[in-house]
Order: sequence, then C-alpha cells, then structure tokens
Amino acid sequence: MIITKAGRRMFPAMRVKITGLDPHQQYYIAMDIVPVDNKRYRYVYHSSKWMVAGNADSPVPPRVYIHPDSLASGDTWMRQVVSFDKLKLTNNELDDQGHIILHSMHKYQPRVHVIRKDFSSDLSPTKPVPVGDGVKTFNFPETVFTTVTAYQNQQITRLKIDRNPFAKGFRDSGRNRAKMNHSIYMPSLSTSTLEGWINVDPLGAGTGALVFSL
Amino acid sequence: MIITKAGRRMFPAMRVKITGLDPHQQYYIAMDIVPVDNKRYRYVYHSSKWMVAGNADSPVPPRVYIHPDSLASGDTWMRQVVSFDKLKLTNNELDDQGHIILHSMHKYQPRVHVIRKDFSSDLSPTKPVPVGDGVKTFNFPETVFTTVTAYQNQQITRLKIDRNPFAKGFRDSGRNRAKMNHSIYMPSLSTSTLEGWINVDPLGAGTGALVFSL
DNA sequence: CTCTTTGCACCTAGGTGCAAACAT
DNA sequence: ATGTTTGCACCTAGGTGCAAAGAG
Repeated sequence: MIITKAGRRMFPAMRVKITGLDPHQQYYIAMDIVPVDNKRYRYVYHSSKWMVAGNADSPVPPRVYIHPDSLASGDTWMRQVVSFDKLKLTNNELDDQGHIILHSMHKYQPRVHVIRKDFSSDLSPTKPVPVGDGVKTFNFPETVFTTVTAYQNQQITRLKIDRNPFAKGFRDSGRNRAKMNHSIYMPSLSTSTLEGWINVDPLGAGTGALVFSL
Repeated sequence: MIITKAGRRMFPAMRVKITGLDPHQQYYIAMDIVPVDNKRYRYVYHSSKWMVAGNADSPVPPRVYIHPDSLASGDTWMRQVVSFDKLKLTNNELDDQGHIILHSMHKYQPRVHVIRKDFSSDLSPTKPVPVGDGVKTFNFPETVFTTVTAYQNQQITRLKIDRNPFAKGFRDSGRNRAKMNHSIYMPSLSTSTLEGWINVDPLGAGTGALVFSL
C-alpha cells in the first residue's frame, strides 16, 4: 500500500458487513493497523518476492481510525456495508491530521474493532483500542499488505489502475496507449499478488462478514 | 435563494458561534426554515420590489437539518464556528434525500436549534423540532430570504457570482468579459437586497452569536 | 544504489449561473 | 406572460500514478 507524508487512502478500501449486534445498543466501529512481524522487507525484482531485509524500524505512535458514522446503533451498523475508504495512511511520524502512521517496507494487518458505547470511555484516535468485554476485534488475514512509497511491481500497479476510478487516466484507453507497450495485462491476478494485499472485497463480488454477539 | 428539484445549497451559508453551553453536556444543533407569512410573492421589475401576489401555497412536509457534527459536547460546539453549508433546499415535495422542502416565491426565516441530548428522543429529520426546556431556538431576522427558481434581479446574481467560489466562471475576469457590459457592480449592496437576505456573515467580517445557557 | 519527495496531468465528484426548452 | 426544468461550460476540491529530482 502506498504511504506518503500527506496521507494516502488504502485501495481497495476495507469493507465489512456486520451482523449479530444488539439493534438498540450504541457502538463505535474502529480500525487500526498492527505490524505482522518485527521485520523490514525489500522487494527482489528478479525473483518477484519480498525478502526480509533486517529488523523493523522503531515503533510509531499508535493511531485508531474511528469510523465517521460512529456513534450509531447496532441497527444502523447492520443495515449498511461499513466502508473504511476515507482512512488515510502516512509515513510522517509527526502527522497531526489523525492519519494512521506506518513504516514503509513493512508488513501490516488491518483490524476492525466493534466497541460497545458503555465501554468506550478510553476510545481515542491517538490511544490503543482498549481490550475487554465490550470490545471485539477482528483480523482478516487475507488483508495483510506491505507498505511502499512507490510500487515495486507492475501487477500491483496494473490492479490499482484498473480498479481505482481515480487512476482512470492511466488506463490503456487513456493517454499512455502508446507508451504502455511493455506492460502485460494479467487478468487472473488474485490474492497471490506480490506486494501484499487483497481486500475483503476487491471486486465487489462479496464482502467479509463479522458474525458475533456482544 | 435558488431552489431546485435536486436540491441546491444556500449561499452564503448560515454560520453561528455558540457560547454558554455546558461543556460536558451533549447537544444536537439543528436548523429548520419556517414561513415568514402566509403570502406568495412576485417580483415587480420596474419598481424593483417583491409584491404580495396571493396567499401561500399549501404547506409542505416539515424537514429538519441536523448538523452533521451532532451529537457533540458543548465544549466541541463552542470551539468551532458551526456552519450549515451542506444544507440543501428543494422545491420537490416528494423529496427523499432529506433536503428541506420549500415553495418557490415565498418568504422564509431560517432558525437554529440547540437541543440537549436528554431531550432529543423525538428529534428526526422529518418531524418538527420539539419544544420545551431542553431546546432553545434562535431567529436571525436579517437572514430572511425569498425563494426562486431563477434570480429575479442582477444585484443578487452579482452577489452570488462575486462571493461563491463555485460561480467563479461567471466573474468578469472569466468567459463573459465581453458579454457582461450591461450589468453594473454595486459594492454597497447590503441587507436591503431585493431578493431577500444577507447571511449572518456574508463577508467573513464577523459572525452571529448565540449567547445563552440551558 | 535504494528509497522518498515533489510537481503534475488526469481523473472523480459535485457546486455554480446561464440559455434554451418546457409548462401552465 | 410568467415561472420551472434541463443540459452544460466552468469552476472547486481532492484522489491517482508518473517522472524527475532529492536524500542517504
């Protein structure tokens, strides 16, 4: 995933469907992103693989993205697909925009938290999510990704350009029709992408589901 | 103020500064728009005046714009200028976008409501704002305006084009430099504008203030 | 050398008044 | 004759990857 100083969105965005909530209870939904391991990576082009390249950089201030629809009732959350498309990633450790701070060239796991209102006294964008009875945390291992400041392989670039509406100008039908003669389109590209991730629902064909009860 | 079927913003937007709240109490801030009288108007061009042209059209479904920052603490509300720039007006009585429904060629008064959370059980975008101890309502008579589907005089058009960033394309330095030779700029235009209104703060020079305690 | 930053062309998304067409 | 709707050129605002420059 691209990270910049100013902050860059994730693409595709994490989207979840939630069931099992108490319709009349109030909840926060939040997301944070934790390191997968204690390593730093580099991309080896000739083998098309991410290789360990030393230990992780020193930890960065923890940040939590509180979904902008918070606070809302279980009923409200369950009626919609909850999308985290406005969340932004930055590599600026001094960020004051409330973005999630990550190191480049590291592996990360996004997490979704469902937080019952009466347990949320400590909830803050700049503090770790509290743990306890009123908080449920969900990992989707298929959403692990590697951070970069520039794409390391053409398959990922291809995927982003083909799927992200904001990158339409780079599609083959666009301005680069002639210049793009060296890149090969790989329609079957799936979860085995070298750079990391596939979202819960990259193609809109289905969504991850959180099923639980508090 | 222009109203359309799809919904059109007010410009300038209503902006208020609020003081006197309990910092730790939770409040909704809301806006609605009520008829000034029971009349329908027409604009008489040769006398540059709005004239009564019969009785008002039959009432429309009441709508309330709940400020998107709701629910928030008194502390949060008092730290910012509360802007209603995302509110939209429509003349579509069957509107399902949650916009405020008004009749064209009528006079209206915007109202701002401060609603204590523990009194807000009945608060809804499609129901009248409740009245009682936990609700304070404020009128700014200088914000009365007349609704139209097309501007009736050039002074108002001028004001909108000069002040609204989205209308920059119609400014004299824009494409109409040559065509605009018949319109005269009136810099001293103020609350006596023929079409209605001047906002609390059309020029950014100061803001209306709500001072009270609940 | 590897990685990051910067300015930018190219998009999406949506807020303007205008002029012509439409409705009554 | 009067008021409304529609399509549109022209904006604001901001999300893309790219290529060149910068940093170590």
